[in-house]
Amino acid sequence: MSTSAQEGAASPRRRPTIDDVARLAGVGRGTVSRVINGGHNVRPAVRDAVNEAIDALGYSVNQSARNLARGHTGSIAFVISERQERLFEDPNFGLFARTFSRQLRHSGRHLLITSAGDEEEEHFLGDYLTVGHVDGALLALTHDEEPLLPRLQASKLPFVVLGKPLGFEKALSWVAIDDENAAFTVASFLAGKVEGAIGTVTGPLQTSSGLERLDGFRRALGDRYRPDLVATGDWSLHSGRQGTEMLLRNHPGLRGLFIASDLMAVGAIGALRAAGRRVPEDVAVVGFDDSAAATMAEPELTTIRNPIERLAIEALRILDDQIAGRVRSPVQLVLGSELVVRSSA
Amino acid sequence: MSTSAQEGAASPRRRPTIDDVARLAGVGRGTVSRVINGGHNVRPAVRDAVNEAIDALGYSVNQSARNLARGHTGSIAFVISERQERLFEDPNFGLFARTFSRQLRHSGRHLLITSAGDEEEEHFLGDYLTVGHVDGALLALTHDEEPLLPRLQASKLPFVVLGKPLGFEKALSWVAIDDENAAFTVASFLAGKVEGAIGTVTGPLQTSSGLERLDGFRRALGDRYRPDLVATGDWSLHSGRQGTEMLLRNHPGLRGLFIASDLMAVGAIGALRAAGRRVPEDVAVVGFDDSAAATMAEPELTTIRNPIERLAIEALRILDDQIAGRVRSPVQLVLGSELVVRSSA
DNA sequence: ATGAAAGCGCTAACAA
DNA sequence: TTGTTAGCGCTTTCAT
Repeated sequence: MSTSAQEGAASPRRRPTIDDVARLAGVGRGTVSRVINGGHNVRPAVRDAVNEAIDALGYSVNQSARNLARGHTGSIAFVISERQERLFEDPNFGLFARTFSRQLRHSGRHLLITSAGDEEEEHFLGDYLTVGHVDGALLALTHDEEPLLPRLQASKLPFVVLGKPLGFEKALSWVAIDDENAAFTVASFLAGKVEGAIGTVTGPLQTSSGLERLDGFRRALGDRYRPDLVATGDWSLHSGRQGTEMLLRNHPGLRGLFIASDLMAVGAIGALRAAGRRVPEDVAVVGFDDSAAATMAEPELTTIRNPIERLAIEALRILDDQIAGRVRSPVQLVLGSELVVRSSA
Repeated sequence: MSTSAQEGAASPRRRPTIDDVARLAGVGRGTVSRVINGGHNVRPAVRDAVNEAIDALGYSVNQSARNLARGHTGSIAFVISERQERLFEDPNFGLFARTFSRQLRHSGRHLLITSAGDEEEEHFLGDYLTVGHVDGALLALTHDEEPLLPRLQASKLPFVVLGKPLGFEKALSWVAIDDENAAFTVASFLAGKVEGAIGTVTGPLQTSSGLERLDGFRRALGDRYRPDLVATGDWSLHSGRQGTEMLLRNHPGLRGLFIASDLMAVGAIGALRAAGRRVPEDVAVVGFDDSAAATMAEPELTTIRNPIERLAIEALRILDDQIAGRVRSPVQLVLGSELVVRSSA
């Protein structure tokens, strides 16, 4: 390989270029380009010669040069704007990431996962995205205050938001589940199961999901809804435990619990058990998400299953429409979820 | 399609280039370049004029062009070669990612997280990495069979492995904790606490960590070590539960348990409780990792805390040495861990 | 089917 | 301090 030094052709330890290949194969530069891009309209014999030269030189394309010439990069960013700790905690992120990767691979593109832990990082990330590193972005946002959104909106980078972006519902493209309806469904199921008081531990109330799941719960309970049986959580297992402890303190006679996420539900069950309550005999519990936690819990959780993969696929489709310029105006899509009945309620 | 001809200044809908800025500001192209790269050696007045033109045009640099001209990209990849599900499960990944991001930001560089779920994706990822998208890579590997390693080794991409790469210990640069010693420490602590039989649920035995933690356990127990009190796990909560159930079936009189990860320890405690054992009164339990699970468990886990952040920082330092060409030969680094005593043992 | 040549937008060396 | 110029390595017409 590096023997090439001596030869009249290549230079010391420089990465071989398309010209080196062309020279070695005795063809023009354009022909090499054709070969590495599918090999169409190239005589088989010539193609083989070129490929030989490529192997001999250990040539691989310079992506920067290709990007520059083509005007795009073939990479899509999956942006997780998550405050610190919880970066890798949300079970849906993994599924989103996997689905995106798989879909993109079909078209020879790559997924880049990026995250922003704080304001400064978010700004830095904005630079990255708007400067042409990627052709488009998929955004998973988790807090309301989103400096990234206006920033990206001002840039011309195509992007789609995962989840309803509060305050930007009309202006941006996004895909989301119908949180309100799903919560209504599972809470109704719970209300039909138990007679007594039913409480809830919500998600963060500054998020669209947190808010709407509470709305759905309230609608399902109707006049059985009691504001004093609402505890606010933050999706974490810990907050599920704490919220439940509080509820239990205030209302020892509690009979049912709608917990806005499975992870929090695991915490809730822990609190229930510590307080000597049996699930579901004394207190019935339902969760939300059908994440891995749902089947690891004891008893297994009755919960809501979301169409994450379909959401991912649709988001990508919308993004590609934007990238290709097929659509100019924002597109929104809401998908329904399904009830999964197990043994916790 | 350079319709740019018409207007004296800007053109229809093309992204403005450095030339547009130069023209509008009435300076040379080089001056604009200087301004956007720190503004050194440029008269303040001129700098302001250029910045004004930049704002007026909404100019931002074309990263591909810059990469091509500079010969590097300013991006580092964090490669998580994780088989499917567990992608976002390992609590350390988040901390690694955050630490890398933060460190890189100090030097104006970006972290790209990429993952490979299966063989095909791993190959595809190899393309990505070796083709000049990034200046270097940090690899978190989780299985032994690693086609990526030889592939990257053959390319000239600088990279550092997180964790000891079995079979490549001498050939590659890597950083890792001293699993054997750490396991010895915590298992010794456990052995000093309880009198009776002590068992273990290990990690996967094809991984260096799984293996060495078992070695450390064995060394700590000495002749109290019993091969029939060893269950093999796979780091998952579920496997911790299963392994413990098995151990309990075979040896109801079990008094202590060394569980090779906190997450598995949570499963183990669940199994113990289901079997009517109290922790630590009946069975003392120690974990490993000091992850979030350690303090969420009831009782809180006595465990081992690993210097993840230092590991990350050192890995990056080694990588940068390689990128800069300051070192040519592989570098290895092993860091010690510390015992954290809580209430599970 | 193939070679030649014109960019893609930027950096950096070189003059001035 | 500043403008000019020569690449960076590839894709893509445009002839042939």
